[in-house]
Parts: sequence; structure tokens; C-alpha cells
Amino acid sequence: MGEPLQKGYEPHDVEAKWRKHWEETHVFTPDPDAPGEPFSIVIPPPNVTGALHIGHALNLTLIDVLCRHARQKGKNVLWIPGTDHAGIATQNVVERAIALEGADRQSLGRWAFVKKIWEWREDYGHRILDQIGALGASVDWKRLRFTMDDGLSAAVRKVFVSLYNEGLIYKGDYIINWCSRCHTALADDEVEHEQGKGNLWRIRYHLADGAGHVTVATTRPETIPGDTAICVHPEDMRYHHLIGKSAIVPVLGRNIPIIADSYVNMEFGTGALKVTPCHDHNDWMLGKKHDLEFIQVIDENGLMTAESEIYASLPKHECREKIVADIEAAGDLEGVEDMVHAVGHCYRCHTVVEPHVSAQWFVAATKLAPAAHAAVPELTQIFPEVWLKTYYHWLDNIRDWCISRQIWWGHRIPAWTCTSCDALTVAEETPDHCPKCGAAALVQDADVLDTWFSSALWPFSTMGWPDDSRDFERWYPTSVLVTGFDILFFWVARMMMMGLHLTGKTPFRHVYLHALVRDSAGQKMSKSKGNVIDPLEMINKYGCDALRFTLTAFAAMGRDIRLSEDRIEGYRHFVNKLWNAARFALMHLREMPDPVPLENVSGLHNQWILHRLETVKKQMDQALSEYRFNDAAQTGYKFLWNEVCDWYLELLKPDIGLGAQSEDPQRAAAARFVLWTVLRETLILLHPIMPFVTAEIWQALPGAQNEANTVSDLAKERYPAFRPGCLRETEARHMELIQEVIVAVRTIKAELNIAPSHKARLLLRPVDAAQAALLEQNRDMIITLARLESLTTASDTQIPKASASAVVRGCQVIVPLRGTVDLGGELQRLDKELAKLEKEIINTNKKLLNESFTSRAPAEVVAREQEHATKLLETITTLQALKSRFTEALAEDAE
RNA sequence: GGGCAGUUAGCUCAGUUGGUGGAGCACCGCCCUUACAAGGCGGGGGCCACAGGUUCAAGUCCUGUACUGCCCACCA
Repeated sequence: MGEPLQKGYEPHDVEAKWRKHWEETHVFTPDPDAPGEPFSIVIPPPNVTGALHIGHALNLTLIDVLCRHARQKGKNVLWIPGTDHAGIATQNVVERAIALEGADRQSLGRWAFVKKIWEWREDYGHRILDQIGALGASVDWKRLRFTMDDGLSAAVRKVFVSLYNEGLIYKGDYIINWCSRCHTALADDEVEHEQGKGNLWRIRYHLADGAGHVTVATTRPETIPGDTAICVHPEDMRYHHLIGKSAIVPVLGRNIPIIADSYVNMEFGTGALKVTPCHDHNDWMLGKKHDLEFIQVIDENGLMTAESEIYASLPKHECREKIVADIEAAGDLEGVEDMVHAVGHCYRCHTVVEPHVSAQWFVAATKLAPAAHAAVPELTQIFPEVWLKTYYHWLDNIRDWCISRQIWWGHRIPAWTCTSCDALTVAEETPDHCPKCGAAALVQDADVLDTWFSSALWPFSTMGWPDDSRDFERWYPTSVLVTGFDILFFWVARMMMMGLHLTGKTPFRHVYLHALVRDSAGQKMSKSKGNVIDPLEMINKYGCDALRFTLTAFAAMGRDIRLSEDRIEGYRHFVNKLWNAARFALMHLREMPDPVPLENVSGLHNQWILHRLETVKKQMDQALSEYRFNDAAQTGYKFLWNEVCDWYLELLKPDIGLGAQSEDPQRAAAARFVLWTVLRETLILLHPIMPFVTAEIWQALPGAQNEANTVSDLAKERYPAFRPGCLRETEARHMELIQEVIVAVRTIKAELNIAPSHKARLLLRPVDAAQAALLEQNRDMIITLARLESLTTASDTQIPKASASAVVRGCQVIVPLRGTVDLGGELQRLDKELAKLEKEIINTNKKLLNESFTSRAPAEVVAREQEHATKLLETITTLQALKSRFTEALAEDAE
């Protein structure tokens, strides 16, 4: 027996206690040789120096729900935690930190700077891990990984070498996106395009033969020194005669060819395009295609190169001003207009990126993509399905992936150049001599790999691949990848490509893409907007379970989550409700009740709640297996609050000696065991979503322990077995009648301003003998919950004229009115009810009189409508009779 | 420019295969009933964005329009 429950739920103490317990007992460290179907998930690794944000909280909560549920279902569950070295992001953070000390990485040097980052990681790397723990994530801490661990780094080198040897990694000159602040290449999808104001200049290029000029339009005049052609559309009659001739580059005076390519848009600008292959992606393509000259005029610092002659060493924006002025002075500027166009920015630091030609390493993604396309949905299924098309489209239009980054923090590219013979060696281990010429002087490539390269290996590198590993054998491929849709391309697609190529298997059977968490106005949360909701602050204020329940309840498929603090506060009430319900139950379960056969238990309320419990067990299980997290949460919520608390706990009070009735030992025994069962199984059902509060209640539940002398840990408990014998549709419907009668009485009281505590007399006139028996058998429930003085059930009961009335499933519900009550109120009530019913019967009859409905709709639907109409008519007739009696009473009263 | 979502109660959102629309919060009234006032009971509130179409029957399927959001590609 554990500790009894305190008056109020104190999340902090409880959370700390269970976190510690779970970490110390290693319940989430699985044994690969243990039985059970394998179930595995790898964490989407957060930045090692990062802090937990609400997106992580959502992600981790959903994964945790799946893992805890899978454990309950008897699966052998592995959830690998870990962090990502996050190249550029981390380097930037540390650079900013050392800048405060007046240092910079250049002056420190590579070795010392990287050492600094490792130190930084030692200091701050624990923070994010601690925060993952604070969310209650049931990860296996013994298998904690970091993308720059020895094992994972070895995997990275192995993959690099093997792809290189297969020709799937190559080095080449290419135009890339260059961030002159981060000083590194950026992948296409690391560039964010934003609309910005600019100018469009129209500039004359004189023809070399002196026969006039051609006018081009450009937004970037500073690239003019790098022009190596003018391009027009082959079918553009305005320029047809110029194709093959030469033009002169303004100011510099070089001759360049005029070429034709259908890439050119005749409608835009003047229809004549200046081609600068080194400083524009499309111009690069044209340059390659038409074998143009490549002249680089802007360097990696954003300064003009010597090739730009008189503009050499000017910053590019100054060059722009100067060259425009020079052209204008020469009389060759035809005009300037304002225009809005998209400009690329670095996704990390927001500097404008510059297309830049340099030697880079590439993965031949074009060759890996087809397999990743073909694997879906056969081998890997994507949820929700709307992302399928997006996934396919991206893979079908993929370009080779630039994987080299000119930064210092990351996996160094395992390629060495011989200083004497220039030969390139790619190897897993540092070579001590050049394999070609034997010289010992080898220089390693200065670049590191794109962070996503190591991330792409994460599902198997974390399991010990490429070495023979029991974990890999047992748990790869993983069961499901849970992540945000924003990294479908960055991460998911690349894991698919790498996983398929290297392991021959897709790295996960399912991919569940969850939504983004936005603020209550639908805005993306960001520090600069000041609209972030800090999950740790929420945990602190409302408790972890409240936060987790909120996130789960809002995680509807394919829809963004608009979160606000109010909602978390709201779900805290639910945690509290569970706590209080449990406290009440435990007051009456001082010790383990003696079991009674539940399939044969007596008492309509017992049969009903057990029936509902079975239904909810099935529904929640089903919902989670289909990633309908919100449905699972809502089902649990409604069951506990609206059924267990609002009805069942009240209904069982008479059984256990609360209220007017005297205790019947047999009924009390049954009630206690049913109560114990319902509480016990509800705790299990809610545990994946709310692990802490349920675990705390569980340890106080007598008889929940299954091992002697140990703390009773709900995290180890199995999903409750289904009891088909407890499914009782008929009894559930009978219970609904009782509930409806009770509600009818309550409504009468409320609407006629009769105090709820007023003990009314109630007369019931059942529609038939079966109903009469049912009502009579359950009279205690009605008396207690409707708060009655007396209850008379008989079809021939005299009805006092001054009575309020209602009709429930044909049964007349009569509350005789005495003294102070406002009789006019009852008339209004009856009229309102009758009007509603009449409207309904008109609609139903309209349908039934429609020949095409009765002949074409399924017989079963027609029969249902028919029955509905009959019942409506009966109710109306009865109610009208009651109303006329009541009107007489009013008249008599007036006399 | 191409693609994908969304539009349902005052607010935030559910609504599986078409069969007479739900929840939470907010609102109104009554109640401190011995698990819970972070509560209980009852109530009001919606031509499901708009216009067509399919069907006996449309929030649900189809077409179009409007607005909102996102993704991709970017025209020099």
C-alpha cells in the first residue's frame, strides 16, 4: 500500500518523485532479448545547446503517449533520446558568447574554438536533457546519443567513404547559396525567400559592330562586370537579328556573345537578359549549357574581386551605386523603376545570401530519390495522407544535395589532398601517406558536413550501425517517426534515402507528421514576436500532466494547434477532477475489495458503467493505433468526467451507505469491486497522456501492486484485458432512460425556480409493464439523484391538475406543484417543448410523405423515420393532454 | 506562377464510411448537496463562408467564387 492522497494535487512534488523513481529503476531501459513485439522510436534530436520549446513539448508528448501505450500492450519498447550538434546554430551561439569576452573564432583558431564549443556543450548540454525529463518522456537514458559521439561519427565517415566510392558523393564546382556572415554554403532549403523592395535598371549594351544597342533589365547592376553573354528568346522577333552578334559590357568594354535560349521570359523587362554565370543560379545553368565564360566578381566577403577591374575591393552595394552612376554618366541608363522581388536570406542569421561559385561536396540525391519515392506507401506509410503528394513532389524534383559547410563545428569531411601530387584521398581513418605518391604531407579538407548528413543516419547510427548490434537487429527499422511537417524534406526524406540505400530498409514503418504549435492568433511563435509559450513555465504553473493533456487533446491530424495559456489552465481542472474522484473512491476502498464476477454483477448502474468502460477501452486503443490523439484524449475526458464523476460516483453512493438508504452488504461488496475496477482501469487508460497524476493515485490504490515490497509502478502495468461479457447494449439503454427521467425532474425544478434541494414528490406513469418494472427496480437511483421526497410508479396514478410534467420515452414524468410555484412558468415550458416537438414532426412527416424517399431510401432508414414519427406523435399527444389538464387547473385557480 | 489546407456557437476547435450538428471556454439562472466552488444542476446560442450540381437525403461528395494560412518555385 502506498501513500494516501493529500487534499489537493501538488504536481511539483509528485512529478519530482516519479521522475526520480523511473530514472533510478530504469523501467524504460528495455532488454533486447525480452519477449514482446519490438516497438521503437528515435527522438527527433533537439539542438544540444537549445532550450525546450513548445514544439518539442508537443513532439515529445505525442511520442511518449505512443511509447507508454505500446508498453501497456506488452510490446518491447525502445525510445532512444539524444541531441544534435546543430552545426551553424551552435557555432553561432558560441561565437556570440565569446564575442562578449572580446574574442572571435579567427583569433582563437580552429582547434581552440572547437574545444570551446565542446566545453559549452558540457555546460549547457544537460539543460535540454533535463527538460526532456521534466516532460515525463519515457526515454531510455542508458542509450543517450549525440550526433558527434564516437560511434555516430564513425558511422558518418563510413557512409561518406562508401557513398564516395559508389560515386554517390562527389566534389565539384557549383553555384551555391553563400552566407557571407556565417561564411558557409547553404542548401537550397536553408534559404528563405522574402519579398523586398528593389529597383529594376534598364541599361544599354552597345553592339560590337556599332549598329546600335540592346537594352537589358537588371536588379543587380553590380554583377555587370561578371557578364559573359546576353540572352534572348529564340522566338523573340525583336531580337532575332541580334543572335550570334556581340555586345560590349558597359564600362569594362569586354565583348560578349548574344545567345538565344527559351529559358528567357519575353514578357519580363526588355526581353533581353544579361547572363552572369557566377552570380545567379539560372545564369549558371545557361553558362554551362552554352559553354560561356565564368567570371567571379564578388568574393566570399561580399567584396568586388580584381576581375571587376576599376570596382575591385569595393563592397558590392557600393559597387552598385558607382556602376549605375558611371553608366548614367555615359548616357546608357535608360531608366529605373521600383519593383518588389524575392530575395534569399540565410535561415540562421538572416543575412542576404549571395549566389557564389565554389568547390563543394555533393550527395547525388537525384540517384537516391527514386527508391525513397517507391517505398511509400508500401514500406512506409505517411500520416496524415495529405503530405504524400508533397513528399513525392519534392523527391521528383530534387537536386543534388550540397553537404559541405565552411564552418568548424561538425563532422570534418574525411578527404585529404596530397600537397606534393594533389591526389585526393577519401578514407575513414586519417591516412599517414598519400596512396598515390607516398608523400606524408596530406591536408584534410577544411569543411565539415551539413548537420542533416548525420541526422539522416540517426535511426540506425543510434542503434550501433554499422557494427553488428543486438539493438539494431531487434529494433530496426523503427516503428514510427513522429515529427513536425516542417522538416519533412530536411530530415524525413533524407533519412528515407539514406536508410534505404545503406540498410536496405526504410528506417520507419510509419511517419506521423504533427502540426505546428502557433499562438492563439495563429501566428508562429518566435522570441522576436514575444508570443512564445514556454513549456517549462506552463509545467511550473499548471503541472506537467495539464500541459500534456492539452497538447494531446489539440493534436488533431493535419491541423495547426493554436495554443493559449487559458486552455492549459482549463485542462488543469481535469487533472484536479481525476484527483478528487480518486480521493473519493479511495475513501471507500480502504482495502482491496473481494472480487465479484463482473460479467454477472447486479445493479443497472454497475452494468452500465462496466459496459461504458469496455467501450472506452476499445475506442482509446483504436484511436491511438490510428494516431487520432485528440480522439483518445477526448474519449478519456468525457468518460471520466461526464460518466464516471457526473453519474456513476453519485449512483453508487446509496450502495455504500451514503444517503438515505441503509446498506445492503451484498450491494456494497459489488459496488466496491466495480468502483475499484473502474478506477484502476481508468488510471491505466489515462496514464499515457497523464503519467504523473495517474501513477501517484495508482500507488495509493489497494491491491494494485503486483510485486511485494516494491513501489507499485503504473508505468509497468498492462493495458486492461477486454471483457466482452461486460458489453451490455440493452442495460446501457435502460440506464439512459433512468438518466433521462432524472434530468427531466431536474429541468422542471430549474425552470420553475424550485430550489434543487426541495424534495419533490414524483409520479411516473410508465408506457408499459416492462418500463414500469425497470423504473421500479431503480427507484433508489431516481430518488437520490433527482432529490425526491417520494416516488410513485403506476400507470393509473391520479395526476393532480397543478402539476409540472414531461414525457420521456413515453413515460409521463409528473411533479405535483404546491403553493409558491409560478404556474405560468409551467405553461410556457410546455408550450416551448411542444413547439419544438411539432417542428420536428413536421419535418419527419414531410420526409415520410415523400414518395421518392420511401421508395428509394434503404428500408431500415425509412423504418427508423417511421418509428421516430410514431414516438413523436405519442409524446405530443400525451403532452397536450397534460397541458389541457394543467390549463384547467389554472382556470380553477383563477376562480 | 504552381500546389496544399482551412472557413461549423461570442472564442478555440471536434464531426470516422452522406441519414434531423457536438465539446471546452465564455454567457444567463439556481446551488457552498459531507470527492471536487479549479465544483454541481439547468439553460440560451449555429439557413455548418458563398453560389451551383449529384442524391430520396449534403457540414459530409463534385464544380466554381471569395477570404485566410502554409508549402514549392522564382522572372533577370
